[in-house]
Amino acid sequence: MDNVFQRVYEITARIPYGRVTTYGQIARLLGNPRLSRIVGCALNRAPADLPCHRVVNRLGGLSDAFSPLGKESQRLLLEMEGVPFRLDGGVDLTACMWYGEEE
DNA sequence: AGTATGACATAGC
DNA sequence: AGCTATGCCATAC
Repeated sequence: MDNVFQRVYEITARIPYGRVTTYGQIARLLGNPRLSRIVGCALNRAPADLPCHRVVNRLGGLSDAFSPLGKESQRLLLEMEGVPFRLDGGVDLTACMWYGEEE
């Protein structure tokens, strides 16, 4: 499918282990920086096998409606992958921000 | 076919 | 410095 959703899934699936990215960044990779909301909507309907826990907002904070598990689970998942967290509970984007294809 | 909504982002107050 | 309001594009109803 050429749907934007599918595109989002592809990009999200390409996020390296122990790395995170933002909705805006993904949207930028899609070609339209304004698609940030679409990215969120896509992840909302994303399949369970999608590592959506590696996607955070530009503040590095997790979404309020990440999944039924809650953002706390997401935080644990990221910590488990070696992603450093800040004191405010946000991800240290300065160290783990994924800027696109760098595999 | 039109309206409403959204896991964001940016600007203004 | 923190909160409110608006923009923006695609999907769902």
